[in-house]
Amino acid sequence: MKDELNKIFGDSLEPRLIEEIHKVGIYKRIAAGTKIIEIGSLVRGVPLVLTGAIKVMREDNDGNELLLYYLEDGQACSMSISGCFKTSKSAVRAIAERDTELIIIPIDKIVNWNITYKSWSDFIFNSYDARFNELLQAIDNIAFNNMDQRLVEYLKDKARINNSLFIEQTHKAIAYDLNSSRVVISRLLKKLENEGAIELQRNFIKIINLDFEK
DNA sequence: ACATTAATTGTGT
DNA sequence: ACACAATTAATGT
Repeated sequence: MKDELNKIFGDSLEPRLIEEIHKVGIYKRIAAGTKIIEIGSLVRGVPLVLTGAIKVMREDNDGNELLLYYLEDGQACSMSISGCFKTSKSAVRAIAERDTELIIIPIDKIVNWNITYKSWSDFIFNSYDARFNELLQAIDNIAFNNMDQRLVEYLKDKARINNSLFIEQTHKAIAYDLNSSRVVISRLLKKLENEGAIELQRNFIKIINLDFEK
């Protein structure tokens, strides 16, 4: 456990702080597909991702979902950070994309450590910055890219996150993540298959080559 | 092994 | 976007 912390955060956090994280952090193991936090629910701490990946998404008034970004190992959720400083309700939903190990830092420590540990405030600031940039990327993607490009990005992300060229996902589920319709996704996927970029089978997609530039 | 059903995917309008 | 066809997987008999 402590070795794991050192391996993942050893470069960015000072030893004394790691010691303390080890002491007060609550270790959790979460199975893929499990909901971690719901929109509107109370933020009770800042989760640090040790291994695995978490999918963060937003929902509109009609219940349409939209994938924002993934949290990977060594990262912290900025939503929960802001939750500790200001409002305590989550504006996003988070679901474990893979089996995930994380450690939750209790809410009262966050602010304290900011004063006590330089490396902690750096870490928090960097996390915030990284998440912000990911959000900008997501916005660019939605605003300026067509659905076919968004789909390619989605497949690439998915492959990277899961470390596999095989994506187990129905067209319907993809459409949900991209806030599109199943038919559109099916057609675009078919087109990609015809272009030789992917291979389609029921319930999963095999990626051949998505790195073509148009 | 076969029939039935449900879910997923494909296609035309 | 909608409707329907085709295909595949799951389940019961």
